[in-house]
Amino acid sequence: MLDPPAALAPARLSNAEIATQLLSLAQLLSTQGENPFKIRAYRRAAEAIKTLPESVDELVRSDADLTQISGIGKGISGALREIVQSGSLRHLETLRSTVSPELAALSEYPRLDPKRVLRIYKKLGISSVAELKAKLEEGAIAEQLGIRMDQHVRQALVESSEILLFDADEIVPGIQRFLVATCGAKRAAVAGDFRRRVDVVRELVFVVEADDFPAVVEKFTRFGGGTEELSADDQRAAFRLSSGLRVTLERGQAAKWGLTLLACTGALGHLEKLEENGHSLEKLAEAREKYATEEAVYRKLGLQYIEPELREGRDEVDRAARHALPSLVTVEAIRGELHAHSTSSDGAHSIEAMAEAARERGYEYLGITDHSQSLKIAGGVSEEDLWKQIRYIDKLNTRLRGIRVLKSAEVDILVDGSLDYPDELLEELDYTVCSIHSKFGLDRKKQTERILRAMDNPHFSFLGHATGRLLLKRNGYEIDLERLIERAKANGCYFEINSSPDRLDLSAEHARQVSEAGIAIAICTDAHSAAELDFIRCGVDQARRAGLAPAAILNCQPLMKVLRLLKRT
DNA sequence: GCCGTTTTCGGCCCGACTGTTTTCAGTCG
Repeated sequence: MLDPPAALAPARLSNAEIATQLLSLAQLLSTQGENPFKIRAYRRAAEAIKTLPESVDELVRSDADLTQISGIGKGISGALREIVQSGSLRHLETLRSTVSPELAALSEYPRLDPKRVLRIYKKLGISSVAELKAKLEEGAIAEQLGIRMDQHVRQALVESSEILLFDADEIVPGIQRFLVATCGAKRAAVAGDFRRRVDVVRELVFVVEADDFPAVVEKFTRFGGGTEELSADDQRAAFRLSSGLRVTLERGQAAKWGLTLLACTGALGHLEKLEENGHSLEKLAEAREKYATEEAVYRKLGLQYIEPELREGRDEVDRAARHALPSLVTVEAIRGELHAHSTSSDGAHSIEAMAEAARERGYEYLGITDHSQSLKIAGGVSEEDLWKQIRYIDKLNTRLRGIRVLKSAEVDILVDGSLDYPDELLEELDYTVCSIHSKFGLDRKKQTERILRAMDNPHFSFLGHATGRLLLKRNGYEIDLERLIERAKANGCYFEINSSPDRLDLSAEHARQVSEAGIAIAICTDAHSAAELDFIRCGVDQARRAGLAPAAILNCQPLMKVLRLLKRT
């Protein structure tokens, strides 16, 4: 069937273009004092559209039911139809014509928060986005309005190509399916940072096997209703998705599949280490032998197979040559959870429900670590209530089967380094997780001394999220990890890898340092609901990148051993 | 506006603390 003449058919819109209209509407509605939940609904819908493999434009034209997409109901579905059919949204155009010229101009940059921008305009005596950009470059925004404001403007003006590994996990299967089902690839394997399980992914790399690679590349430009092609030749092609993320397709052939996969998985440092050791991948590529799997490549090189998580160019090649690589921790090796919240503070489920969820996951024990009294916002537990909780858990344990609930708390490390409960109460707990939740602004020395002092309390068991970082959102506070490691070792304290997808704190690098000092690490989810116990896989990914074996992990040990290790007094 | 239901309306974190952007917005979980 022929397409109708161009003049009669509105231009096809990419999901990115459609999502931008929803975001602009949300932004302008926010200046009109609209219901914040309505605004959030538009934003959520825009996000959903951005990561959708199918073209919204095509879905509308084929009269598909858009409300099947999570976050899209009758209202927004109607808006999407209007955008596709007419090219614009009346509600948005009306708003643009009624608001001030400054705000109307801002709606072209829907990720900018108008309230904040107007404050900047006022402070710096400017009135346009062009001037805003100029001030940003000069550093005037950071200087006069603070780094947070600078960060906001920067992130809103510049499309970010970085996403959390956790979010990448959501979109990778859709891309893979699209490559095979729609683009006609025989096989598509994800490589790069994602495969090495790096916490923040900057680019997705797929190795693609296809009879007609250029055809795959051509069809991939239709992903998400339109994906920008940045470059393409007969071996590789680069794209930018609606979400801003870069995707690279690398051509792979069955006979050399393992070799291509290895080269595309990297990291560069790992490949360089292989070269330094006289293992030229290029030579292998030219050779006649088949290298259909990575195992075959490493075998040929006389190396033990190296897990992707270890391929960072540290000592993994040397160790592989000596066949001395660690057997990395797995989710199956985890025997219990040591950091989880309940409805006693800010968790979604009761202690008993959490215990049941832990038991379902095959755990032997679950530590309930609700927030301590100072952390009001998170419903911190009063002393009196913690005493009650201790007695409650003792009773609960007499009737629970197959799981032991441990009595604990996530105890705030106060600004002076003291702990947020009196010693006689801490004494009654099986162990403690001690964390910083306030005064992030202290300098490195003060922050370190604050934690050192906390570690000197004999009831301090392990340090929760050591730097307080939130990936892509907030840098952590500064700490002197070496001094902390030294004191932890002297005092019998431990560290956690917080598995929350945007924390992953300790980082892999920090976890490596801690472990190399001979200190065991707890991999904890910090679950605030039963479902969040599954974040454990994210923490395990980090631990694997740090080269940790089960023996180095506290909660890979049986109950009695964990209790013995954690209790210092 | 979406969602889910002990279905068609009520909930969707929120609330104390902080501090220099200065008296309200940003911050913490």
